Amino acid sequence: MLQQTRVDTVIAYYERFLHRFPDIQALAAADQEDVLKHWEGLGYYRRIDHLHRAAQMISEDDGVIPSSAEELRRYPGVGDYTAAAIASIAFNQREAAVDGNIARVLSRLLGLCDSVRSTRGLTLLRDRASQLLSANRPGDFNQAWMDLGSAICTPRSPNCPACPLRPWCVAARDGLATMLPVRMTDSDRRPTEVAAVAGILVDGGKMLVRRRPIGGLWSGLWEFPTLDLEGRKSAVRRLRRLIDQTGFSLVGRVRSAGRVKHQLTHRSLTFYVYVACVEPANGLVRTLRPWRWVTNRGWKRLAVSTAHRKVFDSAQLAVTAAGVVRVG
DNA sequence: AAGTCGGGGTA
DNA sequence: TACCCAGACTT
Repeated sequence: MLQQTRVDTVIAYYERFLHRFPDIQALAAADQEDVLKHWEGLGYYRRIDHLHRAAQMISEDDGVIPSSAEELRRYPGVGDYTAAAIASIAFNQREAAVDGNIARVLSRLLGLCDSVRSTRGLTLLRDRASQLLSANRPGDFNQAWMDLGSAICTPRSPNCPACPLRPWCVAARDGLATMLPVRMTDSDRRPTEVAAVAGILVDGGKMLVRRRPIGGLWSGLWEFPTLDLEGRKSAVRRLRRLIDQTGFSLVGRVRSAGRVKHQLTHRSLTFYVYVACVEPANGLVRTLRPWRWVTNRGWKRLAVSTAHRKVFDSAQLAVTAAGVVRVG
């Protein structure tokens, strides 16, 4: 959970997750969608699939979590940092765990010219961190450096006067603390604008949703049928075509239900939301599977991206008007 | 080595 | 707005 995610954000998820899945066996035996629902809103949804698979691997083995970084590293979702963090903190192994905080602290301490995201820079930092690592308390040592990074040696305005490492810090000595670490050139790329139509199709009081494939954006989450869009003009026409092509016929007219903006790291998304009542036409319904019809309450039980939560919230009134069953 | 994957906090 | 968060995986 902590990979690229702030501690404060994680805590509530962590508590709920461990209450529902108290040990490896419970997680391994759990249904994929049940597990995913407990990750909803955290982002980077591949992580939970990795964790789930790792739990199943361990459970099918002897059920014991390995204590060495080398063994831990073999599990899906466990990279160099996570393997070292688990080994040092949980099993007191001498492994330096270099996260984003420690990379920043060390790059300033050493006056590192390489980017902390480059292979060279990271290798250099890991070597240094290994040399500095405490022999007796590697876990506490790793965590102390992370805390130093998050509390004092912060990205924007480091509090150098309060820093216990100041006497040894190259960046503080040369007044470069705010200039380091050096940034990668591609980090200032603007996100691309993407427009899409989200169609909420209603039949018999239920809405049509489909599940996204494992891998890629919003891995395994449910959403309303969505179409990419260049300009807004063709939105309704494209949605009608989708309805036809999937074997439904439109009942009444397509109703606009607002516009939703959502920011991702690499994309700025705009959803134009429409609600339409449909009914099965003659022949087989060829919808983009896997799909499902859900009531209002059923929708709330699915694991859904924050973006499509917003889509639904935007369409609440129109959805109710279309006769979607409202329970609770 | 570069691209992709979320959502939110912060200055 | 821009940056970054207790990174990992694919191409």
